[in-house]
Amino acid sequence: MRVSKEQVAQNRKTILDAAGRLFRERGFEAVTVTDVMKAAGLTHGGFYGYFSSKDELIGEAVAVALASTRALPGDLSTFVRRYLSAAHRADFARGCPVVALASETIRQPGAARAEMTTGLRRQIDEVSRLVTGTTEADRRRAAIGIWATMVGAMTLARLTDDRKLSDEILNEAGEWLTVHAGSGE
Amino acid sequence: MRVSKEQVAQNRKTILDAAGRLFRERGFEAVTVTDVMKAAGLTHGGFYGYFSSKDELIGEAVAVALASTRALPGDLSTFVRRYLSAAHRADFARGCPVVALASETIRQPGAARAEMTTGLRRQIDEVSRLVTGTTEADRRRAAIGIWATMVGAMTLARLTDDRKLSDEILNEAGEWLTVHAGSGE
DNA sequence: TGTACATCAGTGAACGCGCGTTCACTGATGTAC
DNA sequence: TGTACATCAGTGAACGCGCGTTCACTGATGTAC
Repeated sequence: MRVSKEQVAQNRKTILDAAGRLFRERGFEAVTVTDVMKAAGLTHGGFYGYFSSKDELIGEAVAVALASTRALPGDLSTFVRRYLSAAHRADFARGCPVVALASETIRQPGAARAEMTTGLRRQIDEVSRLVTGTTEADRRRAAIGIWATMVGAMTLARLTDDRKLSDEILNEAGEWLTVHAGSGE
Repeated sequence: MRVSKEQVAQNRKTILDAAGRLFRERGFEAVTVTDVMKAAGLTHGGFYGYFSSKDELIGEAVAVALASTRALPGDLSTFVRRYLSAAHRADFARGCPVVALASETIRQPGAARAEMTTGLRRQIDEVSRLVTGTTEADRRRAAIGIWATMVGAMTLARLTDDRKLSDEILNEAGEWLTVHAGSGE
């Protein structure tokens, strides 16, 4: 059942997209090659026509997931509010890949970590454009601090099984950032 | 080969200790029951005399790992410096269980998440005692913000494969916290 | 305190099972004339 | 443009393998007298 070149290109995108969603939902190890191919509307046997291994898929899927996060809003407070929202907390599949996959990616072979590094650099640069500060170094420091706080707060909010505590973490971290952020130094 | 009651109690502790270290190093899924028992100097068959399942072990090991983290130092800056150190970044086995296991624990059955919640509450309380602030609410907010920043910064520092970027994240997040922290509001 | 027996912690082979990966096969697509 | 053949994307059965878990057995510990 050979398919057209266009269909092949489309299938590759569909596979990477499905993998990105499933990995964020369930983690790399819990998602099987069969799961990914089924989600893409194919059977597992065809997988190795697209990727040489599951690890290769993981690397590429991380890259795609990081690249497909929508552009940051123009102001910091909107970004913080949106990121630290209950909607984002619940939306693993389309949410921040760093929060969803960080502690698993650390043990992953090179490719996935390299992609995360690229994404991290980009994110620090983009956040630094949203903060005020006298010097470039001040803005970069603030961007690192703010981004670390956001990743940490969402991680903790998802970690706890207590809804009230989770809400409190998101709200208070957001408040705390709003008060401290943008001050650069 | 029956062993004494004292030996049984000791073995249980040894198993939980080994599990706590191995899980933090390699993650829950990558560590097998055989690995844990071997690290405790036993064979895998005996495992089910101590725990009814691997999931039960995970829950108890998380509790032990969280409880065995040493007491916070008396002042915030020492705590921040120690936590955001290169030594902690490298020491998965004895380091912070939250950073090592967060994104995996989120997908874990109830017990592990409940233990993490208990640990999180305790940590927020302890950090809030280290910060200055007019009201209790101010101190609690600062504690949440600071703890989120520390967890996030260590997560990002371990995530990247670029040593310089990793060092920068630890240092700048520490600086940023030192400037902002303790101000309560 | 000694002795005989019951208990049960630990051992290691064995069990299903599901995983990543391979492969012979199918049939639609692409190509040479 | 049509026709004949080569290509190769997709299928699904099958493969090793390692996992969590079970179980018959062993022999030291604990206990009753």
